[in-house]
Amino acid sequence: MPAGKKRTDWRRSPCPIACSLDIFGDRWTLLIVRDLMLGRTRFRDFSASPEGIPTNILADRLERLLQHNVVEQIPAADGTKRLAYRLTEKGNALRPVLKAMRDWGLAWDKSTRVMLSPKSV
Amino acid sequence: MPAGKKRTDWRRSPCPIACSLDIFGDRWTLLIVRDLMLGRTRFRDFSASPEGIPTNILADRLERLLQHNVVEQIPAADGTKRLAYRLTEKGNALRPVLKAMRDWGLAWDKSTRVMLSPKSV
DNA sequence: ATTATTACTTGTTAATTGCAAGTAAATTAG
DNA sequence: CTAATTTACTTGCAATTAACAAGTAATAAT
Repeated sequence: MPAGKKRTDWRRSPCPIACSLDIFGDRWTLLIVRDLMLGRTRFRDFSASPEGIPTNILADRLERLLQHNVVEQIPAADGTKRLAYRLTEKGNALRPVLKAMRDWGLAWDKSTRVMLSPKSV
Repeated sequence: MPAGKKRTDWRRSPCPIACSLDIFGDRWTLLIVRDLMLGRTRFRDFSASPEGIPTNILADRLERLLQHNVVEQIPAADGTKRLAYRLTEKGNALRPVLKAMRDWGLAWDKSTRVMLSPKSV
């Protein structure tokens, strides 16, 4: 199977948690969503995040998020012909998930800290 | 590196979300946590869940959850010498994360449905 | 026109996953 | 008590996925 073309037409169970995990159950996807919530919009922005996501994984995850209508492409804000990404309504609805995870991390891992900008996750 | 002994002494960033994902950022771990929240306590219970987690993955994830103090072992309730698992306070604190994920799944994937028991996630 | 940046893709190696089978200890059946 | 069964894993292995490095085509800047 070609890279980034993982099948999404099959589910392990009707459980909403299991189905959610089939979309973003990995170590990278929600970091991209986090970045989008922080106002980052472009490939290079996600690539520049401190966790250092490999570019092939980033491309793969963006494709998956597009296919699941969690993100969409828009013209870049700088007037160039390049594209940017933004969260759809479905993607924005992940905010409580990210918030709960952030709260849990902050509460139970004292070495973590928020390093967040305006739109606060 | 031996199975189940993934290094946990290093973090990608101080972000609480990234650190949370280093613990449960995969397709299976939160399903075990879900099962624990539903009152399931033993290896065979997790193994019997509809998603069908492979036993080697299950053993690996339980070990990881133990090391991160998300779950702990207790004597089995049936009086035998076998062990069971239960969530620690830290593990129980994941309830809002699971709830947010369940709500999101239910809201945006119409083919999902809750199939939950008493303690409702 | 030349150089640099962007947004990826490709190749290669390392690690992880999933399936099947195996195992040792504990429990149950006879 | 002995034998069969169940439990809670472990092991082997093929297949998938991840990580790192390098490459590339299309803009964009100088």
